[in-house]
Amino acid sequence: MTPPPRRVTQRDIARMAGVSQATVSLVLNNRTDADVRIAPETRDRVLQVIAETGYAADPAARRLASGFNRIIGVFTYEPAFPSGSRDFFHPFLLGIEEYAERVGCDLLLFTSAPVVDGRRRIFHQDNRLRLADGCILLGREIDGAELLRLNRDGFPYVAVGRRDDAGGPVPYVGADYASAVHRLAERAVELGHRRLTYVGMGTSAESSHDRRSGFHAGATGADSARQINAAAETADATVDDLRADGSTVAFVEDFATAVALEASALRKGLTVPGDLSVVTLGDPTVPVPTDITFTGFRIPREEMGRQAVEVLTGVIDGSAGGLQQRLLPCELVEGDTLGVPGSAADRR
Amino acid sequence: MTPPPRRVTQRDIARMAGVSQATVSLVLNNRTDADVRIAPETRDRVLQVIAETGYAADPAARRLASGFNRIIGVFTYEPAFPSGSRDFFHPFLLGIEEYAERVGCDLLLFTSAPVVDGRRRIFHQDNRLRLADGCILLGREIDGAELLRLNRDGFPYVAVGRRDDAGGPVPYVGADYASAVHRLAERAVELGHRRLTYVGMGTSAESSHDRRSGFHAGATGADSARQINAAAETADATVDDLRADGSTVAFVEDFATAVALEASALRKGLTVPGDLSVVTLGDPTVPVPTDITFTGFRIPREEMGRQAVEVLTGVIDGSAGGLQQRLLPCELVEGDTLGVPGSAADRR
DNA sequence: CACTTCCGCTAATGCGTATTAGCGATCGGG
DNA sequence: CCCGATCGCTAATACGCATTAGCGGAAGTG
Repeated sequence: MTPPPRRVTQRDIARMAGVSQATVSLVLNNRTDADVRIAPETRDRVLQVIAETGYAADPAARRLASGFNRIIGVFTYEPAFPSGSRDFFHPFLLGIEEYAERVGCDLLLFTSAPVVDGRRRIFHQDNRLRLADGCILLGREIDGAELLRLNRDGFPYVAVGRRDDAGGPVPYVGADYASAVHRLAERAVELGHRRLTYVGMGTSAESSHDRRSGFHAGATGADSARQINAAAETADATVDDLRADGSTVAFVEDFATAVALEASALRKGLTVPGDLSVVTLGDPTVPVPTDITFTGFRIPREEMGRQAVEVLTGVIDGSAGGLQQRLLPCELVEGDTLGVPGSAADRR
Repeated sequence: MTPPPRRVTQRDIARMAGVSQATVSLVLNNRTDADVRIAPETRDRVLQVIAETGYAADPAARRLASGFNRIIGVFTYEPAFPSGSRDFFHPFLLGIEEYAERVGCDLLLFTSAPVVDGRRRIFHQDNRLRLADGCILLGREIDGAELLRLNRDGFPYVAVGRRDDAGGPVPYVGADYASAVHRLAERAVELGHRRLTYVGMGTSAESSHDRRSGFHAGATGADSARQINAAAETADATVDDLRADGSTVAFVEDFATAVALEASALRKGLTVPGDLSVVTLGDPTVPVPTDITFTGFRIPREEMGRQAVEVLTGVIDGSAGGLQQRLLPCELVEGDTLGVPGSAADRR
């Protein structure tokens, strides 16, 4: 590890322009305060030399001295590769990158975070968190202890997805699952469904909680709104369970489980949505082959990414005020799997 | 912009452990040279305090003092969003991230690079290039002038894709297009094709050059091996041109053009590959809907990303030797669009 | 002409770390 | 018992930049 070759510094520029290093810095930062004056000709001379040499300030030194960087950290919780769930995060990253580009920020991906107990950790011996002005947290389940630490340290951050308080309010940009599921449940009741079942994944994440509460809020007009847990592998048993309960519609948290449910129902001679309606509660997290358009909603992932950066910049420069928590509306998807219960109408 | 709150420093640790700041640094860096000795109990005491406080070194200061960071820059040439070509780059990034994670490096995405003349620029006033130990260049066409500058500055970098010299050899990890196209052309000749046409995009990128030279090298046994340029929009005219020339096989650089050619041929009553064989020379750069499996080859994009990081780390620590240029083999794809010329056999 | 004001700039310092020369203490050998 | 070697550590400095107090000179004021 031989140190990298010496590069042009402000001292060099200063010498060449016949001024002091401080002057170079002042010119570079366009300081035009009342108590800092540089004669136009001096300024031009310095700028001239800068242009000739192609000088660019050392970002590390700059950060050390000023405390800022225009770098946004991105921390992805979900562990390593190759993981299909990556595709789920891609739109978030797209939005993040787009907005970062717009505001002239670079992105620092904390890929070096070690995996402990099957989960990446922000805080490890060598974390380079403080190289960034703030960071964006991405992941289905975010460690509450780490949020707490971020809050305690006063490190600017924003979570993508709503998060419960952790030693203080957590800045986030989330999707309004509660409202989306609420509307879907209401619609099911309007269509005549009397017994509704929520098919969850058994996770305790905030996103699951919001969906469930939206479900119950929207299903107040029904005779029964219960909740079970199931996975794609147990689809057959789940369909039996639904029939036994008399449920005519399933609100399914996991997309793959919804696909499996529909397939199982068909195998059992049922029609969808005639005998059983199936509503999905979010975009697929892993690619699932299907040519059915499920009724459900769309998570505005790209927009969430964009706004996460927007909120973060607000948190960093302290201008955010109270607007550090945003819930974005989800667009409902008019699919082919929610219909009038008991109707013979098969899906097209 | 109020400066961020003061955080724990080595001085704090030193005070708490009753040692000097230098000692903390030495312990932290596990220095065990002959001329640097720390008593085990002192070391433990320092480590104890570090663990209690959760201290992590300031990466900016560290970089400033040592010159290294364990951060890898990633520069993407292709301009902004939302661009479908992004999907083409995704596998590269996947490989890059995977290997970076393995070697404990973070990734710095230079999203702040401004677009000038429709192309992103590495070197701009505020580039944070030097925050990284080195960088990876990604893009269909990379600016030779910028490569030159990187070489001149002695800044470690690696291009993804073969590049011609630019004031010295350019370190790269590329795909061996020449060899892949060579083999495909040979196979076409073996199958009985006597007149071959290379359908290019009219670009001067190294990747195009390599394909063309592979084509001509592999087609030495043919009666004619010519070269034209065409786009998807002019597919009909191109098919006519091919027929007029008597060519029975087209080697098509651009995937979308290949799809259009096949469709046009069918419309004109020709069979593929019976009347006209179509060979594609690379993965789609934009999503093109088709259910045909074209004969061609696969670019090992993920592996290229991985090896790019590997080569870069070698360049950075100077251990790379002469192995700074790698061409990875492409796997041939046995598709349905290359057959015996004149055979009535339609594609399945 | 003395005195204040303002202009244009610089010297000095700090940011937090890595590195090295070298200091005092202890130890071993003769 | 003295001297050199070794051990364990620290003081000092550099890295490149941003920031601020303040300096010398010119201009303005009475």
